[in-house]
Amino acid sequence: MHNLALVQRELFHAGPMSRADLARATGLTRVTASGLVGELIAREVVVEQGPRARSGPGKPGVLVDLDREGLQVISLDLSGAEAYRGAVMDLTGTILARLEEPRRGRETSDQAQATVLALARNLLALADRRVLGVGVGTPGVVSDQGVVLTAPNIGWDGVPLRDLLHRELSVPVVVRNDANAAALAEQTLGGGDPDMFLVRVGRGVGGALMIRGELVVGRYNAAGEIGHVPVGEGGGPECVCGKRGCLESWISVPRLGELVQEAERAGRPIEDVLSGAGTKLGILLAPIVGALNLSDVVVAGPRSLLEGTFLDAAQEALRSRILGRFHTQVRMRLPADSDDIVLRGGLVMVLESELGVS
Amino acid sequence: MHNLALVQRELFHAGPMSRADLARATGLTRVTASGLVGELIAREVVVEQGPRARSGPGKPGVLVDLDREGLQVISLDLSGAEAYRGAVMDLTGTILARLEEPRRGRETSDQAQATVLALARNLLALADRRVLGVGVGTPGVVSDQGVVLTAPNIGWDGVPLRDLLHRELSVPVVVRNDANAAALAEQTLGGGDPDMFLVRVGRGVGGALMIRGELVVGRYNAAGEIGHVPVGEGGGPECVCGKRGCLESWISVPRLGELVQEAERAGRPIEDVLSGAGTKLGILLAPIVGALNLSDVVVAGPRSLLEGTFLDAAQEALRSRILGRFHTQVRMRLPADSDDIVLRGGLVMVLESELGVS
DNA sequence: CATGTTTGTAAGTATGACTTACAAAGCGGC
DNA sequence: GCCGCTTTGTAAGTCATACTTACAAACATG
Repeated sequence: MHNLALVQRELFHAGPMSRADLARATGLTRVTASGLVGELIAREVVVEQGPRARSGPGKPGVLVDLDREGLQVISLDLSGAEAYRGAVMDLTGTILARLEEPRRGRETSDQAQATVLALARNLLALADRRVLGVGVGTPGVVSDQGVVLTAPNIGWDGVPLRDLLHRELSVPVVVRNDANAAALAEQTLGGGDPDMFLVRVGRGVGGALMIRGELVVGRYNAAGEIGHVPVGEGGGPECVCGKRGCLESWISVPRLGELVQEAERAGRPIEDVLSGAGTKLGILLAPIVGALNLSDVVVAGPRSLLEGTFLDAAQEALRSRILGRFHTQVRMRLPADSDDIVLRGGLVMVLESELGVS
Repeated sequence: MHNLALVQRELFHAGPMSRADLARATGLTRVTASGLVGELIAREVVVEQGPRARSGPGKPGVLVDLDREGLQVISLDLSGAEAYRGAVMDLTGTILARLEEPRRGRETSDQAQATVLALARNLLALADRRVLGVGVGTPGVVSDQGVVLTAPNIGWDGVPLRDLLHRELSVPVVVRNDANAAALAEQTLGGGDPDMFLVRVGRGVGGALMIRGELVVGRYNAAGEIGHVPVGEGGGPECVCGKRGCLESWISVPRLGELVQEAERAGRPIEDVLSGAGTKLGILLAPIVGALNLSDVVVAGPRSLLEGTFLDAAQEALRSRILGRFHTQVRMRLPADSDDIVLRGGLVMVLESELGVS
């Protein structure tokens, strides 16, 4: 069981190879690897791709690989302000179909659940291959049982979303916080460092932390929630949460929009605004990056706002606070591929839970 | 192999029990548990303690337990300013013998190594039972291979301490940073939360982080090193590292001593000083505790300085910055047992590496 | 075309845990 | 005091998984 996952993981990351290659890569014997591949072929997860182009001496091997185009995954991103979005994807990450369900203002919790369920159902109907599972990235705090403990934006409070969808759809379902989904996507598909912090800048500000390739969930499933931690010693604009100077009150997209508009009206350079906001992010991140000795910080959000001035200022503020006697280096960057990062995270979630790929 | 460690872990934490109890506690069958116990008895790690006082119906079981007093561990604490300290301990954590080697001012790296080796040798000679291994807590940054990458206080730079001691002493050796050792002690012997941050306030300020019961080491083995992260937006006293307002420049023991003396001379209340310093710590910890969603923060250091005002102020500053929409609670506290916390950490390190106990 | 290399699988072995079965040792009710 | 019931610890056999050994098939090279 454990070694089946090992083989799947190796295939996922290294691509098509022969059974003998697989044995060398995993450290198993050729016999064992061959047996495991047989089992996976029987499960219709792995397929043979014909003989390898002959290269050296010896019998050419038969390439095997995950059935990347013969298996599909449904992915949902519930973090959008205007709509719930979803897609049918194959294991390559290619989006084969998209659907959206607009969010009606002032939906009840039950209405939102029904809308999400309908979206998932419609996507499932669009899938034309075997569906491995459904991966959902939602705003809010999610338990490891897939219960949305609290999601103010959607009006959810203790909604057992995973069990609900699983009961209605009869396929495996994984539910996680949207920032966690994004971090998984960046880690597994984007080649992030095994130790990584990802900041998601949107209507709100959230984050996700990966250590040694695994998500950190925290004591109350709220790890990564840095939006409402005040920057520095205090002071600053009042935040919706009642405190002053929370990170979110400095760098959320709506807030940055306001500040940019103000600057434009007053004829001041926009760079000053973006640079100031980036600095706030760097200040807040410094203790985290220092305490965890991180080397990779990803900032996911609107590229037009974040790329350049904002990110440079954040990185400068962070580095100047971290640099010290330890040969520590840290880079701040945008995601390798920021399009549909939460949807791709949903794919990774299913791969992780169904195939043990991570 | 894996289940042997499982049995040892269960015995360590739950104490003497019968083979049948062990089976129920571990989820293994009685047959398997019995076989594993037999193996451990053959290895002279576990001993029978005679029949249990008859309680209910049925044949009374025979109690088995780790041979807590028949196995010993050597522990070294190299973090002292005036001396290297060491002890012979049994598995209960009882200190059976102590030794110290004074630090001569301006030792060379080689001299320090020789002193530490001699200390370990002398302790080993004092042990009168089988020695499981040597656990060393040292200041500085330590690789997972037991190489002290950099320890300015001792003048070490890339010293392969583990291999050195292992070669000379012929017993298993584990080397870790002193704060990490303290965190392991608190976690395993003091009943800390599986997610925990420990701050060590001494001549310098260090820290250690445990997530899901495991130490976080970070990308460059420097996780926990928060002493030289500036508090807040900057400003404050100049630090030895060249930056301004580093945590260490606010709350190190020497610095607190200075501040207290100043206050006494000026006739100001000492509480103000301690409260201000505690607040700095709370401010720095807020992003860390928020991002990791921690619920347990331990502050290890001189009780007379930290207990009361300092800790209360730190906790107040931390809580006021963290509190939010998530049902998150966090407590700051002193260690359950602050005496010899690094030495007890050395014991845990050996237990972890030799018996898989954690 | 003989030789050496590499692949994939068949057959047997070793390990570790599981299920089933049973003797030994206690308690309680009669 | 004895019979039935419960619990403990172990013996014997089964099952799953990976390993070692051995071999036929397919290819490159001289």
